[in-house]
Amino acid sequence: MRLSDSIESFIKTMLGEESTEVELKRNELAEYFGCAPSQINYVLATRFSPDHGYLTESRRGGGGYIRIVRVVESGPQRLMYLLNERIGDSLSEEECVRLISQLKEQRIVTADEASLMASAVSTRALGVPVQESVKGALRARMMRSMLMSVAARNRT
Amino acid sequence: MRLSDSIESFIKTMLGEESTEVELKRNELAEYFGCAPSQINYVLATRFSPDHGYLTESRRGGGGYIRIVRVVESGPQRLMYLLNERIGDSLSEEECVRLISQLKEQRIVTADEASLMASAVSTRALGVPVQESVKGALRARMMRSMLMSVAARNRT
DNA sequence: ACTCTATAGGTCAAAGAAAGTCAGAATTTT
DNA sequence: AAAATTCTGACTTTCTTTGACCTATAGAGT
Repeated sequence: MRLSDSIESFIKTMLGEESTEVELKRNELAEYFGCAPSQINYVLATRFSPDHGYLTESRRGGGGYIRIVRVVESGPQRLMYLLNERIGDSLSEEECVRLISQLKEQRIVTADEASLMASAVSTRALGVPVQESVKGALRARMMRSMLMSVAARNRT
Repeated sequence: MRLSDSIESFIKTMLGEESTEVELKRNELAEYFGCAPSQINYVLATRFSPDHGYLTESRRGGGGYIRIVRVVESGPQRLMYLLNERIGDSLSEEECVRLISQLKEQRIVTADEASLMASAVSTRALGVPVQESVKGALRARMMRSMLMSVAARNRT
């Protein structure tokens, strides 16, 4: 297993199901895993970004720390944020996958729905001869369209 | 016997009857067969493509892997028909809507999933400046991709 | 207050690890 | 012999890990 993955799951275990916030010491964690301290930053950047549903803040110097906060938004709030702010004119496949798996983790869509969405924006699906910029625009539009469909649910 | 055939059956043996998913290391497999690593890609492309009923995903870099998922073999008849015969190179929005509502009526997908699929292939989503013929191709690919995702459900 | 210093975290580029691509050579089929 | 298929190798891209250097903060000493 990758070091980054171990660190990721270690942090997620620290967070657990209930607590929404965890504070850690970069150097201690690095020491614990026997790796370079900057490795921790790499993990934060690639697995605890806002797109992944986390915010991080930190402090340097004596008594420094890194705090990781899991974003807890209601489904509708999250959808509005994605529709109005996060999705712009273009999205890469990776961005879509990240956003979709976020929706799944926050139980806004089911696992089946998530993989349906992911397969719609996949390279496989978009494998037609058009410019990459057009594909980016297409993904953004598809995501918006699909999220609107999700948002329109259970309006009785 | 051809090398490609050996590799193919080796992988199929790994998959076995029960498991529908297998993960492997490209370099290790190539080493085992004493061939160039890219040979593995050739086998995947010619024998484990979506048309053959398989999905593959992979990751590069340290700790990289290739995962192969078998999707087809006993899924609902309807799904097989759609994947292999009904969906060609191009679909109109109306055709998509019709197919999707049939899937819903046959309880192959839920109502929520159906509207998700419909919104993905909608005019709203495809409102980018490309030729109509390209949109048709796109819809066909998207439908095929999404149906593969449906077909890949409840395995392992 | 002001400066110094020890303590922590941040950045970035480069090295390492593994998979992807593609043109062309080799082989098999027709 | 021509066409199709299979294989290889050089080059590319992506992801991970490390290390050297940079910056911020708290606290001690003046």
